[in-house]
Amino acid sequence: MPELPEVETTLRGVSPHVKGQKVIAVCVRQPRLRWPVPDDLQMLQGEVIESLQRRAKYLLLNTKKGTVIIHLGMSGSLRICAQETEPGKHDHVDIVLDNSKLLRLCDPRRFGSVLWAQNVNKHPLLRNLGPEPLSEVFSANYLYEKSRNRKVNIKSFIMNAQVVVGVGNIYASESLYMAGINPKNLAGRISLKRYEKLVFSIKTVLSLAIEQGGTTLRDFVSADGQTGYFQLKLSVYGRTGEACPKCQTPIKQITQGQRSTYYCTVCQK
DNA sequence: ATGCTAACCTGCGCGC
DNA sequence: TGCGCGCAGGTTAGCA
Repeated sequence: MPELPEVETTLRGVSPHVKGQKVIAVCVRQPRLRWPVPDDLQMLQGEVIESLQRRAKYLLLNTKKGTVIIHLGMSGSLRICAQETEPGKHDHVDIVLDNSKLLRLCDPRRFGSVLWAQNVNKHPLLRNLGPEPLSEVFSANYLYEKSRNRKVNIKSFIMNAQVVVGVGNIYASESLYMAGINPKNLAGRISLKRYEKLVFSIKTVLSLAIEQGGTTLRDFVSADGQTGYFQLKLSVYGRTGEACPKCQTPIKQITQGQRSTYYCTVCQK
């Protein structure tokens, strides 16, 4: 799935086509996503989508009556289509607009979700999220204080959405590499100085990826249905056995929290 | 409270 | 060709 940069890119891609449009119909071909698509999503019909925003990896479509909450899971993507475009096998939900277009969710693995909330700020999935990584409140001091007495490894720690949102498996490895921190280090035993480096690295890596339109991966298709995004150069992710860009040592792959981690045993201490 | 595991799905590339 | 296996960008519930 999309990591945060892809979600942000999707938001920017679909917004011009969706903002200010009235919803003509909501078509759910497959309601069995990560959570069942609720019947009250039909509340959306007839409403105007007044604004769109991103919170963590959730896309929010705001109307006067409530908010559509969309998550792309591991393999989801959103596209703007002409209304007559035939849906494919994994095109599960359409939001039909009054500009002769529709917003279409494709999600082969169905780990994504489409939900409806009257009051999005009270929604259980959004209520306990940590700060946005690119905001001011996400600082070295914040991470340092938050991590005291925590015995979890630093990679799992920064991937915890209660700590900070939007750091996925690719950019967790990349950020730790840039900061020179061994992913196995315990979060509670990392110095403020090193957290300064890590926060800078997370912000830099994510910003660069957003700038480049999101890292292109297997299932990601841009909001316009194009595949033309060029790829952000990844230093360690998916590069098991390849030479570290800085010291040429082969990149090591380990498993943490059921996910693959990639790092350099020499550059990351 | 914290940390760990299983679970939700489909598709793809690999070795045999 | 075909088959079985392992792996893949996320996140939550439930348990110790």
